This record gives sequence, structure tokens and C-alpha cells, in this order.
Amino acid sequence: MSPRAVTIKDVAGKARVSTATVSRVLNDDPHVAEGTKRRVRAAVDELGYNMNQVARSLKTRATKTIGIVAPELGSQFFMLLAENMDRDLAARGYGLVVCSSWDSVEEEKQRLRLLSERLVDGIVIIPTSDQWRHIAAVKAKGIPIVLVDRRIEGGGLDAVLVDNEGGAFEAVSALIADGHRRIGFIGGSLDVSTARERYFGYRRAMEKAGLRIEPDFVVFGPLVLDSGYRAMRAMLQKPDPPEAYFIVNADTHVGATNYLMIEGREWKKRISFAAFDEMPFSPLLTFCRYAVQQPIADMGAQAVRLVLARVSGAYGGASGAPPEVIRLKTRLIRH
Amino acid sequence: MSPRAVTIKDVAGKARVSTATVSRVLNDDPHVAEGTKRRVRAAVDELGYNMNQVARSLKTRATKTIGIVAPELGSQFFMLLAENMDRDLAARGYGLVVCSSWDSVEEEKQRLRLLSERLVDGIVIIPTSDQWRHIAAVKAKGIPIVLVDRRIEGGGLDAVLVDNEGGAFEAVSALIADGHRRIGFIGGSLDVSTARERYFGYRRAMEKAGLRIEPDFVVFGPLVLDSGYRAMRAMLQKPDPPEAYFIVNADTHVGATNYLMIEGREWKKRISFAAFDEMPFSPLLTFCRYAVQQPIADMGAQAVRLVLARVSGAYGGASGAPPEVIRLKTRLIRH
DNA sequence: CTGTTAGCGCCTTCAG
DNA sequence: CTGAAGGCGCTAACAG
Repeated sequence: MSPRAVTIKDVAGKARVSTATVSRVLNDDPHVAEGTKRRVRAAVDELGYNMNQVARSLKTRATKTIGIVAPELGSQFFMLLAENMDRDLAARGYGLVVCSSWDSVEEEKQRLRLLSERLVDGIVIIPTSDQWRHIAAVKAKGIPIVLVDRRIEGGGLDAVLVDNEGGAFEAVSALIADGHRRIGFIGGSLDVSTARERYFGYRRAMEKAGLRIEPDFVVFGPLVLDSGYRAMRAMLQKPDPPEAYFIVNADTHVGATNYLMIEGREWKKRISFAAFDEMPFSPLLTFCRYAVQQPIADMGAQAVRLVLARVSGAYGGASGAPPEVIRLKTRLIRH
Repeated sequence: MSPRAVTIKDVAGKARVSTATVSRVLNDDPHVAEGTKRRVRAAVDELGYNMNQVARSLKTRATKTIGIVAPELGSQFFMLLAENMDRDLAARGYGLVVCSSWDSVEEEKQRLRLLSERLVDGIVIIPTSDQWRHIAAVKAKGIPIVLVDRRIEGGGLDAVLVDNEGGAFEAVSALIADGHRRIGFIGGSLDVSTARERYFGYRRAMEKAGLRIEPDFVVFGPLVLDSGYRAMRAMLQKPDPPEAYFIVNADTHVGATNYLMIEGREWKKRISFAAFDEMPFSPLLTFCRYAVQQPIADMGAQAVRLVLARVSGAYGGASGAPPEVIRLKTRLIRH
């Protein structure tokens, strides 16, 4: 085994003070004489002491880590969110433990248990479904939870969302203004709040313009790349498909575009998309006329702010403070 | 505050046994009578007991968590790696804490400290530079470390790599076989082992074919999207640029393609790329003729295997076992 | 098979 | 300003 790690006891010995004093110095307690402080710091350096956060956490009941669980780690949207949160959190000394729920409520429960057993100070979650009891249960044990991206009706949870309905409405309206009268829809399961709200936005725009929604050209599937590919293929193989589509997120958008690049060359120049998400690779999505940009960095920052506010009990300690739901605006981008 | 969490003491009281027995049941110790076991389990359920992993870790000196630090969380390559590792690790009860080093050695040091203070059982790292002392220092404290993707000369660390030189050689040779005689290079800083090795592969292929490398059309920059964009622009604005390029990774490849999509329409049909990485969005990279596919899932699996082997002391406990360096093969894909 | 007894490394009153 | 002492929740001998 590796030689036993150095503890405050060792430091105390070397600095000829008690462990209590070492602890005080380590925690910047002002009631310590300058000289003592220096001696302790010197000993710390010489011995290469590193604090054992596990022991500290046991005592203080705070781990200085936040958990985040997402349906899928592979999506660009999630990673950008995590990246932004990591930056904000690290600056305050927090660590970030990430988990994937693999789009399954069972796995989600498991991951929440893993996090709560590790006593994370707070959890940020992109929920997999509308079920909230298992989430509320964790919160009831005293771990603050904030939803990001997706909303859940019950549970009275804090949330950071965007105006999905409005963003979709704007995008579809733009296609209509361009003269499109038949507009298809490639979406996700209506159990997911984002997909649902974006579908409503699509519908409202169509209705407002007095246009008919053709059931044959409205597809719901999982929010993954492959289902965008398949939806596109299925629709274009039907007789007389529309030439404009609203697509519900980046992954399905890539999938749909992939289909056109691989098999649908003849549609080039004729197909137009409006879609959620503006990504680093967006210039490659050649059929995209309108993108609904989500303020991902801001979402991450707000999520961090909310969860840390609850952690530090800035709301008055009790979990009694009313839930805060933030709706951020999207921005329509013309390509 | 939330009501004090329930501990094994509470469970012990309710089940009328000692805390030791509760602990045994919780850890599936076989030397416990069936009846007692049942009573304890019942008490656990009734009280809604959850183990405090922090306390457990303090005692067992194992946190059942692995840390991973990457230069950037937003890159597709890293996401896929993390996703695969998360799956393998979760299956064995391990958590994953991720950190971004933001391509800075300073930040990297910071994150390593954060991880080692939290007593993660092992660390997987995509190093930011060739510097290894701060990494070896962490290992010396008894935390196993394995490098992924990028190699570092010193430090005697385990590593999971791919045959970068060979992959690049193959790809460039394929361009040459197609009749290209002038081939540009869009790469990354030679401080990074992958970029360096791939550059050598490019050079070897050119030399073997007796072709001249034109310094004006060899660009090194950071391995990010924007630098691919700029490199492409810079080269195409010079007189008489080559029509074939080897590109060192996915991010720069996207960047270079972005440039052509946005500003370089007139080059269409004429430009050909060979590039590292095959990604979900690869069909959108319209100039790509050859892709060097890395076995990302396998890299993740091997990294997990190596780090857990060290953790469990399967190598004989001591860190004395010789470092294991794995080189996985790449696969050339024709588009 | 089960209980008793020590800590793991740190923080935190409470005296001095 | 500093030290002594107790305990956070759990596990790991060692007795019985």
C-alpha cells in the first residue's frame, strides 16, 4: 500500500501545536496568532499535506459537490451545460459528479440514490419523464434539487427552463412567412415537457396562419439522432411530402440531415428546416433556415445559482421557500 | 434543517441487534442468521435507511468513485468516452466525477487536487500538455492514474492510446492513391502527443511517395473548432492552394468544413479531406473522403479496466507493477 | 452467529 | 489565543 497519508495530526506534531489549531488555520479562522499561522503553513508545505475531504464532510455534513443527472451524456446540449456548470462550480470549490439515467426512470432512481448516499450537497437534473415522486423523495431527505431544461408538474421543484412554446412558434412562423404552407414536424415523445411545449408552439403557429396539420407528416419518437433519420426517411417516402419541417432538437436535426446527405440528394435545394438548438456544428446543417438558440451558458449559471442558494440556506434554511421557476428567452437565428 | 438522517444505530435499535450486525447485513456478510437478516432488512425498509457513503469511505478508505479530467468537456470525442466509462463504472457501483482542465496546466493541477482531496479511488486523464510531474505526484500519493488518448513520456503511467501515426499514414496514403500530389495539413500543437504522432504519419506518407511538404500549407493551432476554420481560410486565401488536406481531429475538421460551407462555396466538388475521427454527425462533413475511426468505446472500456485493476491492487497492491501501455488500432473509413 | 470496542480524519464546543 | 475531549456514521478485529 501507499504510505499512510499525512493528516492534521502530523502537521500538528511538526508545528508543535494541537490539531485544533491546525484545523483553525486550515479554515482561515481569524483568531489565530500570526506566528502560529506561519508555523502551521510551513509544516503543511513541508509535509505536502492535503486535506481529507471525506473526513471533513463527515463532520460538516457538506461534501462540496453537486450531482448532475441527464438522460444521455452523449448529447452536445448536455455537455455544454455540464461544461459551463463545471466552470462556475470549480471556481467556488465544488466538484461535479455526473450520471446518465439512460432515459430510464429505473436508472434515474438508481443514480439519485447513488448521489444521495454520497451526500452531494445538491442535485441538478434533466428528468427523464414526468414522474416526480422519487425525485421529491430525495429532496425531502434534505438535498436541494433543481430541474433544468425539462419541467415536471408535481413536486414543487425549482426549475430553469426556456420558452419552448414561444421559440417554436417563432420558428414555424418564420417558415410560414417565407411562403411555406405545408410544414411537417419531427418531434419527441410528448411525455417530455420540452418536446410537448415545442409541439404546441408548432401547432399554434399553424393554426394562427390557418394552415392544416397533416397527421402523416407529424412524427414523434425518442429524442435521438437515429429517430430523426428514420422520421425523415419515412416521410419522404410517402407521396407528396412537404418541403418544410420543424425539428424539435439538435440530435434529431442531425439525424434528419444525415438522411438527406446520404440518401436524399435529389431533395437538395428544395427542403427547408427550422429547428431547435444552435451548435458549434450548425453551419453543417445545410437545410437549416432557422435555428432557435437556447442560452445554454445562462441555463447552467442559473442552475448553479439556484442550487447553491438552496444549499447555503439563503432561502431561510428550510426547504419551505417557494419553488423558483425561471424561463429564459430563446433567440431566432436566420441562416 | 432537515430531520437528522437515519443511521445504522436507528436500524440497530429497531431490529434489536448491534450496529455491527446491521453493518454485516448491509455488506452481505454470509455469517448472519437468516432470521436476523430479515429483521434488519425490515427495519431498513421501515425507516427508509440509506447508507452514508461518506462515513463508510472514511473507514474503508475507498470512495467508489473515479475522477476524469479532460481539456474540454464539450468535444464530441470526450463525451463519447465519458458516456462509455459511465456505463461501465455505474455497473460496478462506481460514480464518476468529471472536471475540465480548460487546456491549462494550472487548472489541471487544481482539478487533480480537488479529486485527490476527495479521495477518488482512481483518475483517468486526458492530459493537457507534456508536463507530468504534477500528475506523477498525485500517483505517488497512492491514487492510480491512467492516461487516455494522449501520451506523456515521463512518469511511468498506464495509458490507453491508439496508433495515431499509423492511422494518419493510412489516410494520407489513401489520398495519394487517389492521385493527389499536393496535400495540406491542418493540425494541432506538437506539444500534444496525438497531434504530433499524426503529423509524423502525414510526413511519412508524403515522404514515402516522394512528395514535397509545402510549409505554406501546414498549419498548427489549438485543437479546437475555430482554429480549423481559420486555418482553412488562411490557406485558401493564398495563391494556388492544394485541393486535398489531412485534418488532425474532429473539432478542427468541423471548423474547416464550416468555413467551406459559409464562405467557400466555390470550392465545392474540388476539395477533399482525410481526417481523424468518425462521429455521429460525420455524414455532414461533406468534403471528407477518408475518416480514421478511433475505437472510442473500447478506449473507455480499457481505461476503466486498467484503473480498476490498479484500484483493486490486482497488480499486487504496490504501485510497483510496470506501467501498461495499450495501443489500439484505428480503422480507415471511405466515404 | 453476535456484541463490544476502537478508531478512520476532522471539526467544535468548552475550558483555560 | 490555544489545547483537550468528544463525536460525525460506519467497519473491523476480537471475544464470547
